[in-house]
Amino acid sequence: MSQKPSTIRAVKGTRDLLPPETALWQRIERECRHVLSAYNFEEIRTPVLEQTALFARSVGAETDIVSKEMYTFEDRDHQLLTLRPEATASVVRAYIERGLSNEGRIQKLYYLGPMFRRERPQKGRYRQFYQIGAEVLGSDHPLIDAETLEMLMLLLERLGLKQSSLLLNSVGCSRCRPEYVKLLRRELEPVKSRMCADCQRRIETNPLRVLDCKVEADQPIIGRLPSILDHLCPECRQHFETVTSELKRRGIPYEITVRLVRGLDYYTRTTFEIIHGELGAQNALLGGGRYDGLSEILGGAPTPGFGFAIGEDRLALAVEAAHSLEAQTRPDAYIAWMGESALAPALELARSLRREGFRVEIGFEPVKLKKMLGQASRLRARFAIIMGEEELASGRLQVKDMEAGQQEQVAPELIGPYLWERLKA
RNA sequence: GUGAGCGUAGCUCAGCUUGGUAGAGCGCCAGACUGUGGAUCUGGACGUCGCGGGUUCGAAUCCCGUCGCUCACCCCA
Repeated sequence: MSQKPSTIRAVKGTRDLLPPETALWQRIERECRHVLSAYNFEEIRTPVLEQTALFARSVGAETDIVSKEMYTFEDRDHQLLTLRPEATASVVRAYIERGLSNEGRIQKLYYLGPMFRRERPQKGRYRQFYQIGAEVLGSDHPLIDAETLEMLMLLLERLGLKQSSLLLNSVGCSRCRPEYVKLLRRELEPVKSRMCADCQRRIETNPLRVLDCKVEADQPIIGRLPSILDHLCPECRQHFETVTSELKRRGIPYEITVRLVRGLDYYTRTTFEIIHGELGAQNALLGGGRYDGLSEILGGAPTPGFGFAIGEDRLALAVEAAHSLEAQTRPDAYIAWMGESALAPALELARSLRREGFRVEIGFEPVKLKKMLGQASRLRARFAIIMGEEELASGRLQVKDMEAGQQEQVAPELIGPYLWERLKA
């Protein structure tokens, strides 16, 4: 009467990353770290768990992220904790808390790891998703914006993602944006009744979002709305002009997209997004911008900042679609042994090759050579090393090139150099 | 939170309209080939048809419910 226990599944919106996909992720992360370090970014690791107030204050209590997407729970000491929905707030918190401003230089920090948002999963959108991001803290110089965008374009180039487009906008600062929002409301009020239900709501809650509406019927109205770029204060306008002219100087193509309104309250001035086809509806590969007021919101000294976050899940989707990276891992050698007397020397050979850094596999069951070679073939091993009684007697092992199908006799102590010579090609 | 599509072998899927013994390809195992993989041929194993209920002599198939997955809306990375 034993009943089969029900199986436990991964939580909705979370998933296991398995080989060979993990190999692809490792390659992506390696490229990212390489490019980030070329621009002298250093890694920071912050907790996944933070006080809820951190996000409520930085991201904005009225945003979708905070109002309905956070994983929040009360700890046993009644503290409200949240699984981070993004990491910029944590980095700025650490910057303030650990006194990094006292080091008297611009801080360039990067991070990577899981974030959590309780959204309905779909292609490229998960409840546990991964971001690779970076922040530049301590300067509002527009060259930071331009140089960081330059770095991102280099990264995408190195990952073989040619057809990505950079969308660029400025959302102004705490001085000019409220003026523009007021103007927008004034313009929208008379035509409100002709707009979609969502927009009617947005006019009240967040008029900037109206610009991002995709309803066909609303487009004529949206097209006639004033552009924020025409209503920036002189400082913001100057900043934006420097960013765009620096991008031109670097030959980086971009599209000014006035409807690019980011969903986090802390953004000021430059905002951007890089989108990619092949990603489905969630086509934003990465996004970011400037947040000159965030430090103060979190109780720190005024500290301008600029940052971005790459959706690693989406990056992996795009790289996969582009077939630009080889994800397969394959053993350098498979050791096929025959007869109990060959097992000990075979294990010894495996050990020494592995100590030399080769990726080596060996089976433990005494099965037929045919089966061992079949296993080597299935693992896509580059070479099979055959050792049976004959080889042990003669002191010459058979090294078989699994692709060419040819084999040579090699003395055991020369196998390392033999493999090294052929694998580096 | 809303909507749509889909759950059948390890994988990809057919079968469902018109109810009647659960299928194919790939993969896996074995042999042909006792120390040489990939190719070919032959044979083999494998399913509570997501789950629960209903209709029926009989349900993978029709109906209801439920869970899950996927995509889209929304929003964002």
